[in-house]
Amino acid sequence: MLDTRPRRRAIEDTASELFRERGYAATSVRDIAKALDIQGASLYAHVASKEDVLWAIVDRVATAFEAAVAGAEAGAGDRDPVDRLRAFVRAHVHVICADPGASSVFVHEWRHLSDDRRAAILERRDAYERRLRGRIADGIADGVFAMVDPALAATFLLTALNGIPTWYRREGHLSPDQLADAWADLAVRSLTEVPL
Amino acid sequence: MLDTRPRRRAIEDTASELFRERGYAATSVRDIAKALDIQGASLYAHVASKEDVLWAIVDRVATAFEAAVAGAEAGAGDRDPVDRLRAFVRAHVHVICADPGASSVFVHEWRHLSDDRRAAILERRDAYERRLRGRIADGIADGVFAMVDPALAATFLLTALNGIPTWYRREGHLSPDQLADAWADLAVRSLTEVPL
DNA sequence: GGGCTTGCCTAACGATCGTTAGTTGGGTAT
DNA sequence: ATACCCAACTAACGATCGTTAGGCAAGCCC
Repeated sequence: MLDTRPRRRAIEDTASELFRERGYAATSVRDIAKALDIQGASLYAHVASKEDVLWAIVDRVATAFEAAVAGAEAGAGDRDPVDRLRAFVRAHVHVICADPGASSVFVHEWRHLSDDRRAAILERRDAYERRLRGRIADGIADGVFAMVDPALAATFLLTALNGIPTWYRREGHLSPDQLADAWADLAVRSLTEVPL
Repeated sequence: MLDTRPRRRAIEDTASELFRERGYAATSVRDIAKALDIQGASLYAHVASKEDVLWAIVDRVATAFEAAVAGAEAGAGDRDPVDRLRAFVRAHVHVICADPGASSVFVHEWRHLSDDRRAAILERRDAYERRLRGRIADGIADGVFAMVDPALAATFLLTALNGIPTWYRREGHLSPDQLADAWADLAVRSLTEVPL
């Protein structure tokens, strides 16, 4: 079967998988090229630099996260805080499952970006975290969530979410929907006070 | 003030911090040496190889985790499942907080170990995860935890725990005890069924 | 005081790194 | 048929990698 992806995208996908397995610094340009059955130098007909490939991956995943939760909030914005948090978590998990390799790179390899790009990504991550913090604060104000520090709880949930790409495999027996449901259940319960 | 640590341990501590910040592959032997104000080649009077330093760190942290939860289980073994899970989580968090740099290396850099060492570490991680799974299964059998898949729940908790060293800083305003309490609360609640 | 150990030094090794330059062959458009 | 472009090639660059070899000065043991 013939690969209809633009060459540039095939390079990014191959690089994602290698960056996830070995890390950005431990993956050479020649490694990426070899996986595509071409010479290392031939890559430079398609990309400006190794860091450019990293940036393309990180930027694409960041945009996917932003779009996914924006869509989730648009779809559940009028519902109660529990449903809105569930929608947030489910959207996040589905982005990860759609491309675990790229998501892993987004989570772990952004420190190898240039200063400007790293700063830009950190700012977008912060905005994302603030958004989640808002959903948690809503639930607390509403009385359905326990009195936790929203910042700490958001860190807990993001930590539990961001770790997924390090172990999730698409070939496994766990479907994206099952995983999204399970994580949403665990997330909501972790914030829900259990009465005595 | 004079550094009373054996030179070898000072090297490992410095390497831990650099490995955490930049990753193992992106940290050169000369980087480690420069942080200690000596020449790169001088390190080899104290260590056999770069990978040896990585192994020393990873092995030490693995042992610390094993010892900590063994101690926790010895201290709470006769209590109810909720207390035992709390003790497990708290012990884990305290090991991380005692040395976040080394813990981060343990979590993220083990793939750069040689084949034998990597296999050995993965086996110890598996045993650790099975232990946690047992605590969860106990609580389910006891009726205090919701009917979740123990394997999936253990993965959730370990994901939430293993992500801590990537953001926790000892200089921050969050004490190890506060963090351990918060994570134990969130962990227990995430497994506790909320009645309708 | 002679010998040993410790802790560092300088110099250099072969390998590999990211990247540039110049070229070639096959497909497409004119 | 001619001109062009695209995707790949080979060859090489300077830098940096982990590591080895050999030496030198200070402190301790007998």
